Amino acid sequence: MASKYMKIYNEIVSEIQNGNIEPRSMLKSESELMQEYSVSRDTVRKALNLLERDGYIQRLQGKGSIVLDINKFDFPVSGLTSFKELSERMGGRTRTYVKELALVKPNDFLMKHLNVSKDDEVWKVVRVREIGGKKIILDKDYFNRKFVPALTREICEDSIYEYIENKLGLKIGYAKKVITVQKASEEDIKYLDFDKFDMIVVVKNYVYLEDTTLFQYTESRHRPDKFRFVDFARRSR
Amino acid sequence: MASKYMKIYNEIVSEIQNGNIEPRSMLKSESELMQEYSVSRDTVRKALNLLERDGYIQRLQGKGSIVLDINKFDFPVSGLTSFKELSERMGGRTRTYVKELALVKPNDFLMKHLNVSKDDEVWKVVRVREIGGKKIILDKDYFNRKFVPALTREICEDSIYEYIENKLGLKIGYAKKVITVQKASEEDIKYLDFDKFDMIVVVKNYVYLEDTTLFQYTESRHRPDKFRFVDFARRSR
DNA sequence: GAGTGGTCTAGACCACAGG
DNA sequence: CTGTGGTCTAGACCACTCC
Repeated sequence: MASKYMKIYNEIVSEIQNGNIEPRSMLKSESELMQEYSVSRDTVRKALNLLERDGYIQRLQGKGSIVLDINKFDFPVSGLTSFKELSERMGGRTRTYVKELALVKPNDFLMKHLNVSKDDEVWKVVRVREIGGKKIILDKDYFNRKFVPALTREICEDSIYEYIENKLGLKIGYAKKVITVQKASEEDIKYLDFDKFDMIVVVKNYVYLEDTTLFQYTESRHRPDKFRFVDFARRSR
Repeated sequence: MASKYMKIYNEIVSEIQNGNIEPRSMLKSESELMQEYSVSRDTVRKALNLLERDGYIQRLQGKGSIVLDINKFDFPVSGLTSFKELSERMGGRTRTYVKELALVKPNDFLMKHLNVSKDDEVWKVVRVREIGGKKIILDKDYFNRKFVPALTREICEDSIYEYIENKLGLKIGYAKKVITVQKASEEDIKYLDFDKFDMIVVVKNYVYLEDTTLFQYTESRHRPDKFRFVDFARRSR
């Protein structure tokens, strides 16, 4: 988990993020990095591949690697970053209100989206996220109780992800997000500061463990004027 | 460009897409693939890494690689896929109307988003996309004339990307998308079949060449009820 | 123990950029 | 020509899963 190439990756990422490495400048060459970290070329290249995949650098044959100039608040783009990590990056001014926390029997909706049977029990968590004094996001989370035996209000107010990954030791593998725009529901209007909008941005999030079992379904409902999603894409060659 | 590992990658992708490889089944092991393609283990692993990155498989230490069960219409998710590629995947029933095609002097908006100076010239292309008989997307493209000397209506009705990559030989490196929701403009209402909506989903797309120069700025404006964006994300460990 | 994937190494040859 | 990154190889050792 702390492999050599991940150390190199992490060091370079933080150097880029805190400005020690200038955007648009040339990164050290592979051979320089080999010496600096006393590793083989392949190990350096593994780190550089990750940096390229994540949009930190662009590699140019015959030249070297350019550090890309990316708005640091847009990073990590389109990742699995949780609201807590996000709000820390935004410099606080965020609050979470737990509106609902209960074990429920799955209805058709849940059986379809969370892939559970009638006999399972499901945690339902409804939370309102406040940013800059405005209630802007309504998060509805569903977990299969098989994986998360206990949940408390305190955990939900802090970070469910942290609890799941660090305390329960579950390993998140990947997630699929689907973004759509819908008519706002009565629940949206009841819980959020809504002013004049009648539509809502819905981010459906299917989270899978490393063994590919579907583990969580979340609907994150955003006030449209405050919604912003950044994606970084590479041409796969 | 046709490296061994890309061949392996492409073959496995198409086998997954056309159903020759069952979702949720085990992929061949690395050593089997080494023999099948007569390559070294590293070459196999390069292909498998790409497959994992793109969400086709999940690799499990000590077990093997599972083929993920993904809706084939959601793929490639969050890529650089052009409207033409997309419409081919949707099975036709799409049309493109070129509403505007002109060389313009950059205004402040363009100088900011396309990173050009007052003396450059910029191609402006406005196109309406029709799907299933409804005009749903308004695409506004801007290219620096330095890179694209000539453009015709025919090219715009077909695929600008194809022209750029195949005819001009420019190499797209990466792109950054920003998705927001705004009040619909008069232009949106004029060009699109709008019914009852007053908001529009705006996808800003910044396209960069391999040498990291910003080359194109596009605003893709979608009718909210028809908008859908899928993203696949991995926990970077 | 046998088989799987994960990391790391050392060396080779190629393609490309720039003086 | 030198230095850069891109591909490919062969071999080693480790961690994990399953029987």
